[in-house]
Amino acid sequence: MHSIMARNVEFDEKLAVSKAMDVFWKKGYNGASTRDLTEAMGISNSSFYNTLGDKHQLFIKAIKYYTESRMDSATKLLQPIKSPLKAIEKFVNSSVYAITNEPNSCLTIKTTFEVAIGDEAVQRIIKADNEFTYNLLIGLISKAIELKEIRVSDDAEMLTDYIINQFTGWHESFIIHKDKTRIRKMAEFLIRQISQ
Amino acid sequence: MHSIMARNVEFDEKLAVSKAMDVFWKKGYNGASTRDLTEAMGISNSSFYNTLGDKHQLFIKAIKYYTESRMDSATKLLQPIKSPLKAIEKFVNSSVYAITNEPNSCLTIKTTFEVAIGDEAVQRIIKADNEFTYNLLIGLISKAIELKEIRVSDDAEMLTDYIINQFTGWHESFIIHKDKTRIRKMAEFLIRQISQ
DNA sequence: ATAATTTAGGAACGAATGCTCCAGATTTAA
DNA sequence: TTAAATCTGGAGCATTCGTTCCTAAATTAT
Repeated sequence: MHSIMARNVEFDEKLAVSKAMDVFWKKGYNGASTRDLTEAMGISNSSFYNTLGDKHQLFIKAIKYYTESRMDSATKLLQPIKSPLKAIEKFVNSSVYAITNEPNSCLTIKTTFEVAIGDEAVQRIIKADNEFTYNLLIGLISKAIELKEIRVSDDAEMLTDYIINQFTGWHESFIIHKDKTRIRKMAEFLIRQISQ
Repeated sequence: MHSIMARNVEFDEKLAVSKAMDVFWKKGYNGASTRDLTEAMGISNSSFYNTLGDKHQLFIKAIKYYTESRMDSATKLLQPIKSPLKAIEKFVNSSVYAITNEPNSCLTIKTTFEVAIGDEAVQRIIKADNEFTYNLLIGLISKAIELKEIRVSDDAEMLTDYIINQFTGWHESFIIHKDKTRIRKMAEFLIRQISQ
């Protein structure tokens, strides 16, 4: 088709998306303007619309980037399993650390409450993220029940759900009270309740 | 100062604020425009700025209205205490019902994640709401511990916090999965864990 | 260099944003 | 009825919104 070739791209899309993610993370979807976004990404308006699509598509890319990053680190975090219960504990503690130390609260939670109800595409991504964590955790819990490290007679599915849904409340608590020990105490209680 | 008096108002501010609240509830703070709001309230632009202030002040009034309404119904709900544990159970179940049946998820939670981090006035109101529920619940829990209806040896403060923070996660779960039984199972588990 | 191709800069679009202002309608007390 | 005081409809303010478009610069193979 073309005998003479020209400039074959490369601006770093991954980097740009991650910069955009920071803006959405801080200001929310509706609170972030396209000017905020292009400024943070360091690209011009035309480059933005040529390469990333539009605001909504960029947001999709941003939360995908966010969830994929989390999946990576969660997978790494839970790799070396001595005892499944210890792994669960580690997971809970790392969540507590993130909640009480990161400047913004979890982007997927923020997004869930801001736009997920009316935005199917967003909802699918968040659901997938949720199910990834679920699948990661249910393996550990099943094994922990098997090994009688966990005392509960209840089904593993429910227990997995139960643990995952703690984190959201802890995020809210930390926004309101900014009190680390409150979160830690709840986490300790959770582990104690679960443990044999 | 004025010997001849004129028209002394009345338009129904409470009603107007409650209409505005519905808009904020559905669209969020940043997602709601002043035209959305005046249209829903059925008042003109000038009436809006003369009587309600501006968008932010209206939002403050709206979430105040929301939290005050909830305080009323929570107080009524927890009035007839046969056993404190039963009262707690009732409170949890009514929360589950609200989560799984109302069209929008809790306005204070949405607001917490959308704007509370950067808005002190909003944060104060949400914190007050949270502490109201806290004070309502800790009385019941203390009494339940006293009467040995609750098995836990832990302090009542932590346990109150723990219970309150369940609801946020359940809201998120319901947005993502729209599965009532999932929420009910977690609620049942919570009660079972607490009960003697 | 030349031509092909893709980037980026920046002006500017129409629409929507939060908000103001004023003329006129409405209600009050005298 | 009259005049003072208050309320309201609606035009319209400046700004920002998301988005488009055109031109010029940059990079490539020939």
